[in-house]
Amino acid sequence: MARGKIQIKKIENSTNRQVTYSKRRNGLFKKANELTVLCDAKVSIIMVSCTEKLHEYISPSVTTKQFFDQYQKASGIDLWNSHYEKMQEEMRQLKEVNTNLRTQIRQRLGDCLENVGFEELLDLEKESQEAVCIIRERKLKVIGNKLETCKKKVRSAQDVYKKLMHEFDIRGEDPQYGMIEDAGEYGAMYGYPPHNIDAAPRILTLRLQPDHPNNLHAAASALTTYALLG
Amino acid sequence: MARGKIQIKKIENSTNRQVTYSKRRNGLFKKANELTVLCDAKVSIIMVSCTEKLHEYISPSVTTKQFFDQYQKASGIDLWNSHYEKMQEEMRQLKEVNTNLRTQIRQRLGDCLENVGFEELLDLEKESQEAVCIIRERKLKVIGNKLETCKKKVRSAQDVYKKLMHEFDIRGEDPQYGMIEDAGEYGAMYGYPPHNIDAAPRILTLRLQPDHPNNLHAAASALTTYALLG
DNA sequence: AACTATTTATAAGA
DNA sequence: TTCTTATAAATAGTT
Repeated sequence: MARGKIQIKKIENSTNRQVTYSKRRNGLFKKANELTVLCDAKVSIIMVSCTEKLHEYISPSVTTKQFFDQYQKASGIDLWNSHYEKMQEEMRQLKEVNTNLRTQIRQRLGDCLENVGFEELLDLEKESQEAVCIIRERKLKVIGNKLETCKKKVRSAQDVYKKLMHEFDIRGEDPQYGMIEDAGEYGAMYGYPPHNIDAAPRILTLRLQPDHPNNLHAAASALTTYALLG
Repeated sequence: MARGKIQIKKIENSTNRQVTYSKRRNGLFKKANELTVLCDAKVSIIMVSCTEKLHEYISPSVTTKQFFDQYQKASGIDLWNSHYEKMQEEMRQLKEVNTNLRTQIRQRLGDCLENVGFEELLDLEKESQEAVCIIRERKLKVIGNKLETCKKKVRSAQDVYKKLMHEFDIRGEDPQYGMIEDAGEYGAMYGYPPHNIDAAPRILTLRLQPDHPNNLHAAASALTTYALLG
């Protein structure tokens, strides 16, 4: 198209052919890009030279994969689509189920009750009330377990205490442990003899770790530590 | 490229854009074909217009499928598999979310509380109890609404009754309507004068539709129908 | 890769 | 849409 017209037929000189391929490829891609911009279109060009080199133009904002999908949909040729669509359908259903489950939870929390029928409302109330009872029972059971664990810890703490007392008796008096007698008096004063597992640890804690926050957990763990050390 | 230079940017006039798309598409395909012939290359062009129409150029002697295969081989990217795996991952996540939601619901129903921590248990109890309250309130509101509707129906039934009584008084006695006096006695006997909207419909129903199931809804609807016919 | 004569593509108008 | 045509752009052949 310049310096002489050419016939549109294969260029026999391989160097010329290569050069022309390169030039025209660029021209083609440039045109494709102009088309993309001017007309808001999407273009995919894939070309393979006679030396089997592959070159590609693809409009910004799309992927070759999308072209593949679109082409298959339009052409009706399909290897993968049936599977793909099945997956998409499955996914759609999963999402739907998901939404329903979320709605159910919201309703069980007392939200979105406007569109719930009367019968359903009665069921919901019944179920929820039953659930509250079960949850409450479970809570009590857990509390019971915690209590049991605490008791065990306290008991082991008491053992430590007794051992210490025993050691003390054997060793005779030591000014460092001068407060033990007082502790014993506390116990007696409040009607909590050493075998009373519920209140004893408070006293032990006061004595062994006077600066520690005086709650049940702290007491138990402090005592456990002590027992391990002993 | 003629009759004036243009800027390469989206053509806003949609008709012009369409025309340009068509012209330049032909130009592009022509160039592609020349390239194919001149350089013994293989070219695939797929384009999608902004109106989602698909056009394709493909060098003779190849298929689009071959292009995609070749493209995938050359690029080393398995377009299908990567996409497929992404979908599977998404699906897996959806299923997981789903399972979690189901677990949540079961826990809210009082099932599967074994592995729920103590704090969570307390929250659960609180939420459930609140939900029960909200649901109960909603129930009461729905009942209230139903009651209101019933009252209206009953009132209209009473109007029918009164009109019938009036007609009866005017026409004088007719053996077919011989039970009306009895009905009046029933009403008096149970302390339900005709203006008592809550109990009157039962009696009316007994009288007008002796074989009908004697519930509030049936009574109201039967009477409504009657009122429409009258 | 750069140049440039010439062909080709195409924007605007009919 | 298609045709026309003045003009812009592409490019074949050359350096």
